[in-house]
Amino acid sequence: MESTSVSESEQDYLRAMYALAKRSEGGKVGTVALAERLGVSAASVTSMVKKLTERGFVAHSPYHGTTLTPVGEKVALEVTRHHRLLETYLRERLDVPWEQVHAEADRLEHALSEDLEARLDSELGHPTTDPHGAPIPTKDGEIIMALTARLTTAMPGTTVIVAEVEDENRELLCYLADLGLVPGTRVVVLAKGPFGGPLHVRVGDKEYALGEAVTEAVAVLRDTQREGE
Amino acid sequence: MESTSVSESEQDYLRAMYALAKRSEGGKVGTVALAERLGVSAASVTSMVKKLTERGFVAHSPYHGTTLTPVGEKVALEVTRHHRLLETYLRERLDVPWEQVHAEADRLEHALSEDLEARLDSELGHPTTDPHGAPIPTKDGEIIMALTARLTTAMPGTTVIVAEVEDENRELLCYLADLGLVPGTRVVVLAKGPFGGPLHVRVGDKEYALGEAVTEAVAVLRDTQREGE
DNA sequence: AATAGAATTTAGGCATGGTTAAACCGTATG
DNA sequence: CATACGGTTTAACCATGCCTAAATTCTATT
Repeated sequence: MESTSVSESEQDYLRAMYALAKRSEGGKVGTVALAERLGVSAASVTSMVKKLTERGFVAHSPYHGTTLTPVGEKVALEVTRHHRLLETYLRERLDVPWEQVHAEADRLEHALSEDLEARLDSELGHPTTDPHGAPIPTKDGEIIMALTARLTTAMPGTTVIVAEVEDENRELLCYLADLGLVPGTRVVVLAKGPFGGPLHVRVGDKEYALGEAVTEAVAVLRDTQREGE
Repeated sequence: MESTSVSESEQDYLRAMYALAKRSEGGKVGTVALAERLGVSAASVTSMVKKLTERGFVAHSPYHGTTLTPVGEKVALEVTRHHRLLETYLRERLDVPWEQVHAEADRLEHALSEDLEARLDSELGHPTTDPHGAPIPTKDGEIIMALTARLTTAMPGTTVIVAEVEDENRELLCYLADLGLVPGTRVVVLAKGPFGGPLHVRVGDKEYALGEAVTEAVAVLRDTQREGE
């Protein structure tokens, strides 16, 4: 047992590492990427990574990136669970705006006791995804990754369902909310401009041309209701 | 305007000062009393008080105690409002045990945004007291002190209603919960032993002999339903 | 292969908020 | 009225987590 507890900062770093490690070859995370995500300097990351290495939460290969150890990943999943349960609760029970739950949960996640976590979970009926479509890890650290694709890669002519959207960028989230690109929404992919041009889609009865920053932030599933269309 | 924000520790100190100042002549609070309440050393209190003095939140008379300034009191009331709204929400909407809401609210109060505060308040229908009977300050810093007396001073033969109980001591709170001494409960004062002896009371159909530590922690109102009995 | 530029780490500091030990003040008591 | 003792303050120090600036390493380009 690692005896001493994990500080709030350490938790922040581990959760951020987990999020960045997902889509990166080998699960390796760079110092600057972490620094930008956390809003701190690269030097701060280096020293915190050193500390997390000593505590057995990460493995650090100097100049080549950092990876979570199984122990570190467990902590990251616990923190992520707190965060996503809070987001879900704030949205469902307190009507906090969709684009705002992320920031609120960031503030609250470290103050959530295990007991309260359990109460939120059962009050919500053991939800499996948060308001942005991200899976909520179970209490014992299981997480179910949906087999989604980026909207960027969707084939023109197909119909897809929004499964998950990036929640780190508030402005982007507001834009997506305006367009109705929230989890569960059906999107018809019309055409894709050449050379990374915009993706033309229909959402409900409106049509939009989406830039790559947008389509990269949206994960989709094939629409099983309209399989052959 | 004092421009810079009030740190979590500063908020803790101001709220604790407010609570201690209430029942103390001249609103003066001693260093050791604050230290015990906050679980820190007396030396820590001295240095934080110095800082709070510089920032205009308290007035400090060395060796003679500290008082809140109007500005400091305003901050204290805001923090107290957060704390008591949270307690109420946790009890009413998440069924957190009575004796546990205080500790949970302590952890959450600093992470509560103004927006979320407003949502809790309206969701609860603008409550005026928390689960321990303590008044919840309004958004603009008004607080209504009930005209209560300590149970210690209640006259034998009278019937009183529990108005408020101290919430700092968890064990005491558990004991009070066991006895049913929660706000709103009717208590018949039977007799008082001499020389600070126990107070004999009837709660429902049970009788108890209460020590002074208990009767001091319970504030009561005259029972207006049974005025002349 | 040399080298410029990006990424990373090291070095040296700073602010916050805590600690213990020792010095200091005020007052109740003998 | 001296003094002992409790309450308070000062001094010196520590841990955490952040910073900037400088040094270092890696890598992509020529």
